[in-house]
Amino acid sequence: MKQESGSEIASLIREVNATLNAQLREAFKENDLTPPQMMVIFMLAEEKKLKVSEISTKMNLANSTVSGIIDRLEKSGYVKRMRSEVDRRVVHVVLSEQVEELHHSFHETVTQFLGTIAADATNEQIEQVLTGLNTLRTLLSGKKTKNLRCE
Amino acid sequence: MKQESGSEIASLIREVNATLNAQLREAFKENDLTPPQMMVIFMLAEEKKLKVSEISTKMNLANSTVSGIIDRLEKSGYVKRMRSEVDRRVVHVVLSEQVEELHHSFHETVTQFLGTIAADATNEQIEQVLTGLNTLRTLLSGKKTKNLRCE
DNA sequence: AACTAATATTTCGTATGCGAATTATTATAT
DNA sequence: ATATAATAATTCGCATACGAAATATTAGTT
Repeated sequence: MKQESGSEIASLIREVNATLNAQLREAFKENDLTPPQMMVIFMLAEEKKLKVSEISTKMNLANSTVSGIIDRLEKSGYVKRMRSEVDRRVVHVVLSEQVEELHHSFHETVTQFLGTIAADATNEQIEQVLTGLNTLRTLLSGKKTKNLRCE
Repeated sequence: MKQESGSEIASLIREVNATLNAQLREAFKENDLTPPQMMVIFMLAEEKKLKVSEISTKMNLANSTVSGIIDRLEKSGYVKRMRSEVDRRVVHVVLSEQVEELHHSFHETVTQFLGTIAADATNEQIEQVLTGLNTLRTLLSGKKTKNLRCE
């Protein structure tokens, strides 16, 4: 019974994640922004300045992945890289001047979208979702990975 | 308050999905199988024969994505493509002879892994997780996507 | 039967996403 | 002070992942 639960949980996670991404993609396609690109700008609108590694941590991504995302955001003029003067290993990412002026609108719009996830939900439903996800997170993080081999 | 929930939920989904994938990757790296490759073989061990589109539906992936996954599984000898005689548009995917013999071991091992997700959990926790995920799935699927534009 | 629409899959271009290796810089130890 | 370790970011190769377009085949229309 627990094994079936595992399979079901894995499948549900995949599905929910895919749906959320699809809706994000759809909602922001007019701005030519992909979901992770949108999240980076969203965070920069809040925090002004972030190290590449800080973005990686906040988004649960490898540094190499974020580096590529920043590459494309820089090429399309949304953000700028600024080498830190204090520690020259560090790269700070900031919104470019043009986007800087729109960051209020941006942050509002994204917040508005994220709000629609929970908009039709009762407080009890939101509670359910958050409780479930947090429980799962705890279960997964406590799990030590066992190497398996077939054959 | 609901808006913050949306942001939190999105972030949790990302995190949980990433963690689950990382553990799957880790658990099956000795077989040189990626998570989606592993899932395909797992399903074929159960169902014997699946159309490309059936795999896409079950895994919540685009046909084009699955086509590539099958390409690589075929190249490494795990599966074979078989053009249907009844409807020549259809491609059936089956386990190759070598893997066929191991499919019991395979299915067991995967089931075992998926079981470990829920192994340390109480029945109440599993209930919580499933309830939460199903609630979220319903909330997301009922959401009509509104196009948003910043600037 | 010929034309059109629908369906199944593949191909293509682009953007994630990862781990391993590399580069550049800073911190630490001897 | 120099060798070594640690840290931050990038580069590289590969495997997803998507949508749009192309291809092949079947179904439906007239």
